[in-house]
Amino acid sequence: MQKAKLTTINDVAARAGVSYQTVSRVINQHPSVSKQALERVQEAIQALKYQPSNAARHLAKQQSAMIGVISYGTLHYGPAQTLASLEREAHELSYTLSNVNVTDLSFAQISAAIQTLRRQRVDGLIIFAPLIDIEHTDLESICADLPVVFTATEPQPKRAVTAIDQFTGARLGAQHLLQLGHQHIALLNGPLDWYDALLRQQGWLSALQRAGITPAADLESDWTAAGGYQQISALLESGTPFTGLLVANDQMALGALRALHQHNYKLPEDVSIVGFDDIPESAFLEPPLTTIHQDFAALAHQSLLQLKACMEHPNLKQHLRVLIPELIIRSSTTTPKQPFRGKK
Amino acid sequence: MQKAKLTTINDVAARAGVSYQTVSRVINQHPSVSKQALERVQEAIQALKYQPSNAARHLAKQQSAMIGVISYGTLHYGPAQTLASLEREAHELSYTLSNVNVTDLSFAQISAAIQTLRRQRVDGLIIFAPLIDIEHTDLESICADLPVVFTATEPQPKRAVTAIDQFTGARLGAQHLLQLGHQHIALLNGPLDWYDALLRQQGWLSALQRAGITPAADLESDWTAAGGYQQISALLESGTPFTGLLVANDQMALGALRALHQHNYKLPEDVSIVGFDDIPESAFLEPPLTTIHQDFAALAHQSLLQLKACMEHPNLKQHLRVLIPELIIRSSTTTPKQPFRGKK
DNA sequence: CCTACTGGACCAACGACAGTA
DNA sequence: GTACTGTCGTTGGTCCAGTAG
Repeated sequence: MQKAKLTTINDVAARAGVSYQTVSRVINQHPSVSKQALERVQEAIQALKYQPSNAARHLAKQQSAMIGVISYGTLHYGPAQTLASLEREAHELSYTLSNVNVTDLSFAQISAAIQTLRRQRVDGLIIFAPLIDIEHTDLESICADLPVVFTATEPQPKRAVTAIDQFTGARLGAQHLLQLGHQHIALLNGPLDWYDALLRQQGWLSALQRAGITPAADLESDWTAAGGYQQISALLESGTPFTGLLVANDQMALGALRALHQHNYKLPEDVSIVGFDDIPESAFLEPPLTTIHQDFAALAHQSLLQLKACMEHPNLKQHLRVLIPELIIRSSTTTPKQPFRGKK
Repeated sequence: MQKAKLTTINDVAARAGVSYQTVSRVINQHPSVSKQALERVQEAIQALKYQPSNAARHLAKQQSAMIGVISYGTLHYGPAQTLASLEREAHELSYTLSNVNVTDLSFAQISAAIQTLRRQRVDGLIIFAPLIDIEHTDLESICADLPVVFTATEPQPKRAVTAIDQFTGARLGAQHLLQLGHQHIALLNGPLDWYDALLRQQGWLSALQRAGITPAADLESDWTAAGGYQQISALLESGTPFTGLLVANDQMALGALRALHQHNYKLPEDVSIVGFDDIPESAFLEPPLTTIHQDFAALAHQSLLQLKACMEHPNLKQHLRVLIPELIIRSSTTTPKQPFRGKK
């Protein structure tokens, strides 16, 4: 395959009748270029449609202007949303994003992803995946001397971490149900290898315990509507009594809604449901879903801010930055029909 | 900021006691390396955690092993799904994906995106965005001598294009409603600057015309549940009679469902709805949605296959490759209550 | 004349320094 | 001395001779 020769800095220099250094100066907006030379070079760049090679430039400058991202589950709403925001913001800071999506959370995959990104000489790294099974020491050994921001994972010693406070989010949801007078509250959670899921479980449990109430059920599913449908169908058929349900994302809530409708439950009278994420569709479900809103764009923004700080001041002590989610009340929650011992 | 010096091929060579050329051979799996040297080099690579620099390698080899993608609307299900598949597949072929997301379809944005990718010296380009307002000649002038595959856009002369046949998809949906005996069929479409939306409109219209039926309504919205809700609410309030509704994606169908429920329509008895995309949630809506399934993973696969062909045989004549979508019948469609002149 | 290895040129840019006016 | 401009050395690799066994 014969590649057509691309135009280089030398071609531009030849056409403009200057040395290629002058062209380099123009590209990098160095002040010491005469107006005359500037114009001629710019004309030549236009005419030849010259684009400087990032590879060469980065080799010489020893930095790539690339940010690496390790992502997980990007087909789910939250990760997809965050990633998209990340890309937009990185672009605005004239960084290029290089995304590697891992399909499981094994050390093998994570470390392979980091190696891929190291070969690309990314200037910084955002690990947007829970690292539940990975030892800190192992991680440190592959991330060493690389500015890293962690997201959606447990606090890392000496490392920057950004997160939406899932514990508080789940607590808000549970408290809302408690305040309405619910006594039998179940949780339908996502897979517990997501750190976010773990925290939601703890937040829910904490709220219930503080109210002196025992959990009605603690279920785990796979974030999908199908999984939610299946779990709630099973719960209903088991005869376990519950009037309140906290669901760890809106897709599963949608499945739960379907299961309840199929069993002829009236909503929200028979069962109150609180979702999680506030996907754009949640206001249009039957009934419109009360849910916990998460600001994924803000999460992306914070992550990038922290990464910038890490890159510019490598020795600065980094800390945990936490965003607080918000309860959005719609129509899927109400007071239970028969409060055993409620406010009303 | 003092960058820690990264280990290079020379460091490895020094440690292994060979020339740096030999190290290069090991990395590239060149056969002419003695077993002894091989082992020593591999040991050194391990010990120093050496990762070859892609930038340097690509500069020397004159190819980047990168594929550029220009994407549009990646927060929507279809594009997101396709992009994720693309990334996975590219990774398997050991290509790196570089994605630039455009927020509108202006020539300015598209050409800026292409320039960004040219600077990265991508080996090939997948344009995954409709190019409705862009002249072929303009496009050719920026894409010249670059292997390109187009997706979700109109056929390009002499260029490779992959697509899911939206015309057929919409026709399938409309025909399904016609076969059930519907006489008043409306369309709720996405924005017409998406080429896919345009084709769906044509497919729907074609099916209706062939059956000698005039469209009940031809609405346009923004792919969101909110938009669908708003449009169908307005339609209902306008008093326009219709018993069948084809919706150009499932999110808008969800909004339509909500509007119909709110107006106390019984589904599917009063109105039959066909969606588009077959999102994972569509089986769990009320009622479970009949919809047109699209295989986005296959689309990504085909696109990459064609791009590979373009890159390997630049002079090969390229053609259009079309995938056929599939009607998935669930419970949101049935025979109309009062068929004016139907089969039954 | 292979097989294994080495030195030099080269890729496309940047940075330091020297040279010119 | 100041305002430009050009030469040379570097970056981290690959590729193409050439060379010794």
